[in-house]
Parts: sequence; C-alpha cells; structure tokens
Amino acid sequence: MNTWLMKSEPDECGIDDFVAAPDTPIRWDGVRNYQARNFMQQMQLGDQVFLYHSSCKDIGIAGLIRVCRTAYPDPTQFDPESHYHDARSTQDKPRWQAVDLVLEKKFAALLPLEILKQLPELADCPLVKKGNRLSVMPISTTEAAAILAASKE
DNA sequence: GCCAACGTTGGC
DNA sequence: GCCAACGTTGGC
Repeated sequence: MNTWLMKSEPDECGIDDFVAAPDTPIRWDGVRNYQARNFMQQMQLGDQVFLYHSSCKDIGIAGLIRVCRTAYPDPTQFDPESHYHDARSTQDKPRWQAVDLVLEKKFAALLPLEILKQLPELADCPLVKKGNRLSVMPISTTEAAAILAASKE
C-alpha cells in the first residue's frame, strides 16, 4: 500500500466534507497538472492519502482519506459548463483523471504547516519546499511515520 | 491583496 | 527546440 498527499482548499473540498458523509465516496476531480495526474494514475485501491488544506486560514494536514476507486476519466473535462472543461479532451483520449476517496479519519487537531516544516524527515518533501505547487505527491513510509507521530494520531 | 515561483502556451 | 509572456498557485 502506498501513501500520498493531496492539497485542497477547504472551501472547495476539505476534511469536513468527508466527515459530513463518512461512507460516501467523494470524486477528486479538476486536477489539471500532468505530474499530479500521473501520480493519481498510480494510486491503488486502499491507498492512504493525507489531506492538506491550502490557501486558507489554517494551513496544514487535516486528516487521512483513502482511495476507494482508482483512476478513471475526469467527467468535468467533457462538460462545457464546468470550470474544468478541456476542449482538447475526447472520450477516446481523455487527458485528465479522477479518483474517488472516502474518510479514514479526521485528525483531532490540524497539523500546521509550521510544524511540518520543522520535521527533518520532511526536508525533501515537495510540500515544504518554497514555491512548490505540486498538488498530488507520494509520501514515503518514513515521511508518513513522522507526520503521524507529529499529529499524535 | 501582494508577489515569488512555477507550469503551460505559442510565436519564432 | 527555445524562451518570453501569461495565468495560476499558495504562503504570507
């Protein structure tokens, strides 16, 4: 099993959206970056995902979610009404992928970016690197253990 | 709201 | 294939 981290603005899709419907899969769509997409395609059923809240008041890791459906064509790319519409996509050759996720657990307290930056195990993680915009990234076993220890979960 | 850093686009 | 211009991300 692999571990990942995904960024989201909590206004858009945050941990509380997963808490509100704990048994309902939420489709993670709208990813429009090739590197992030390629990681999504590598996700396997049951993989753990740290959910990171970005561009908001309380920035940091809010909890864990889990992959309950592996990559499939992101329907929003075909929808002219959608903000994520991509005219270059066709049904035969979709450019973008979505996965479905469900709640694993919400952390008792948000693990702030400030703390994440202090963890030596995360020094090489794109998450804490200045200017990094990657929204889906793999998390190593060592990194995952450090995050969980710091979260006291 | 600002702005640095980045990925993507498109002209050449 | 290069690279300037542009739009977006995301912390502060």
